[in-house]
Amino acid sequence: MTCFIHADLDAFYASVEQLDHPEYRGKPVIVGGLPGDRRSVVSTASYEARQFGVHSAMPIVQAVKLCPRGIYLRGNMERYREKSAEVMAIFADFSPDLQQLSIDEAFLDITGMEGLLGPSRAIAEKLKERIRRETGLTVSVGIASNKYIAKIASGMSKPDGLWVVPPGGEEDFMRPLPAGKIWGAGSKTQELFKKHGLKTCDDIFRLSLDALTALFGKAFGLFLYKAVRGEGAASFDEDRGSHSMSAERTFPYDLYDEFTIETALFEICQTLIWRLLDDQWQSRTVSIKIRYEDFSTEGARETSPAAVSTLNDLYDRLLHLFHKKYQKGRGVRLIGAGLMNLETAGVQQGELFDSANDKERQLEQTILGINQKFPGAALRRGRTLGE
DNA sequence: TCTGGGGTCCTAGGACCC
DNA sequence: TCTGGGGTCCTAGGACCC
Repeated sequence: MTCFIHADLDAFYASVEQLDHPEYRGKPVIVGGLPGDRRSVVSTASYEARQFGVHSAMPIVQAVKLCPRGIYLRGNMERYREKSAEVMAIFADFSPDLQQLSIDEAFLDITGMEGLLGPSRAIAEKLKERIRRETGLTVSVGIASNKYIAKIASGMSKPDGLWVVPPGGEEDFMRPLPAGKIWGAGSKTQELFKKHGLKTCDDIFRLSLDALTALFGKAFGLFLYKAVRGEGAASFDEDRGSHSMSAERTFPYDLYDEFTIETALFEICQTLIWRLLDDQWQSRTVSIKIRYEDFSTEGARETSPAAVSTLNDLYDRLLHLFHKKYQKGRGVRLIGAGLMNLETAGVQQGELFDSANDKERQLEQTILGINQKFPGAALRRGRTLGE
């Protein structure tokens, strides 16, 4: 019988801030933006802040109305990544089979470890204690025979929770839960649930597979059918096939000036090309994203035979896509760009590139190297230098 | 209230080939 | 004269997650 732990750090960013700043402890901490930051949203709210109704993804403007005396912070990703690494290292002590899902949560396969470490509940208690003692953070843990149920179980008694679903008890665990607990069914699906009078997992359980696929589509209908029966989603176990990277910027005010938008696009290109080189990827497919003032969003992408080689190459491709899509006169609130279907940059990489670009590429590699050695140097090329 | 940023996966349709 | 079926690659958009 397989056994999985899902471990999820409680209000992670806010908790790290409270750890580093004792004066924040016991107070509502909201990470994501300062009061007055236009168009920022809450990234994490401490449990004290949640009592005011503040939650993730809420506009900061609204959070300030609910909780005017809260402690508002923009956040420090570098510090959160550092703290996350400490936690993941401890997780790794408990299981060699560790699957990190995001910065603050992971699955641990503890199948067959009971002989070594004791019953699964005791393993989880040890894990929670070590995380608390060595990092000062609390973690909520779910235990089940598959990852999907373990994930839902960890959310049952947050914060500092521990929930065990015994083997064979998966269906009994799921059926009474409100449909809102289904991981993978977001706001659009919740609306559909409501429309069809589906309040609990049991309501969904009573529908046939045919009925579910008719209502929700083939793949998602099957997913729901299995989820309410406590069966794990297979998708966790498979190797993730394609990778992509993207960067985007929402402007505090809508932009109408083409040159200003293009400059932002150029800065995004710089971010992307450094990351591409740094992580040793290559990509033939580039994409842009434009969000207009009314929040309608359009995208375009283009695949070409040759991989992106240089900053200017990337910028040219994106500018071309931008002008294909951009509707003059409409206010632009966001511009973004991405690189998709990333492949590992092989040794033969050079041959794929136009040799005329070689010098430029070498220069960019050099700048990348300097930026890595001296992170403060902030070397930049071209367009944004004159500011 | 007015909606971030960085990802993954799914669907539907078009183009093209055999 | 009109039109099958399967496979692959690509694009646009949407839903969802943290």
